[in-house]
Amino acid sequence: MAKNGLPRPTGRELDILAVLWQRGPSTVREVHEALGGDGAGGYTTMLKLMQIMNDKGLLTRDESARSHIYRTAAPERETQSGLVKDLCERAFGGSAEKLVLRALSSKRIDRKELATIRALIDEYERGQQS
Amino acid sequence: MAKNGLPRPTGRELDILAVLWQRGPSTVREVHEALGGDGAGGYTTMLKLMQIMNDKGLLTRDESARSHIYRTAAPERETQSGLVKDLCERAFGGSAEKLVLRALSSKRIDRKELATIRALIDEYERGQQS
DNA sequence: TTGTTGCTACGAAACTTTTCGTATATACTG
DNA sequence: CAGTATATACGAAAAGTTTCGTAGCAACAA
Repeated sequence: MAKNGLPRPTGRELDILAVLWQRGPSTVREVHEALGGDGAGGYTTMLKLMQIMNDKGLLTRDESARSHIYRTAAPERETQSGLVKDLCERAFGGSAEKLVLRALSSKRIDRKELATIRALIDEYERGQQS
Repeated sequence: MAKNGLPRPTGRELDILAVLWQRGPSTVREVHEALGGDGAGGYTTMLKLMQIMNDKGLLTRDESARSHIYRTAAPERETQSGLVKDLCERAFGGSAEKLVLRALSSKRIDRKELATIRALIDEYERGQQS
């Protein structure tokens, strides 16, 4: 099981990843707009950040057009799992249970979501009859 | 509902908070040892960090003895909730459901933990009949 | 007293992350 | 073609985080 050598995204980098997850492959300008234009930093700031992410391997880009098109290098799921695992280790002593507990109580969750989560747990219980 | 003005702890600061959560009020030396002695940075590094956290309001300290005794300024639960909420906003578009889903699948969770989580959900469903 | 140990305080170096200014190139408009 | 708008690239400043060296002070043993 080859673990993924990609570094964890920094704060600003995560903002950019979030935009790409939502919009799909995008240009720097599109990401910049999506983050609120100049309110969230100048255009060249965004450009630089995305270039750095490209260097780090967090993003890839298609340079065939004049405006390069960036996309995430790793699937959303994978990056999110990494982040959750990190937080779990560092702030919850490795206990996913405690983390879930906090997640459930830190935000109002509607019935539909609860049902989804419950279904997931059912699936999990069936999935690992240890 | 006065929101807590405390800043989010940085990476290293979180390490220290984790020790204090586990050990309770401690001296710098105790925290230093708990983090693996010099393996995790020199003693004065730890001291400086905890002084900064004290300045920021993340920790308070009792200076009556020669070795100051530090304790967390906010309850563990509160800080953890803040961190989870942050991650939820930034990496999951605000959906706690998705976060929980990732937490459940990113780590193996045993039956007992699942039962606890399920019980929590039951409680939640009762708790907010909206 | 004198030396040793262990503590805090403080300043600054070392690193990381974020931000921006400027140079340069390419397309488009008139 | 000249002028404008929009790209990328790049260097470096600015800001934030982490690390360490050194100084000074208090406790204590010889």
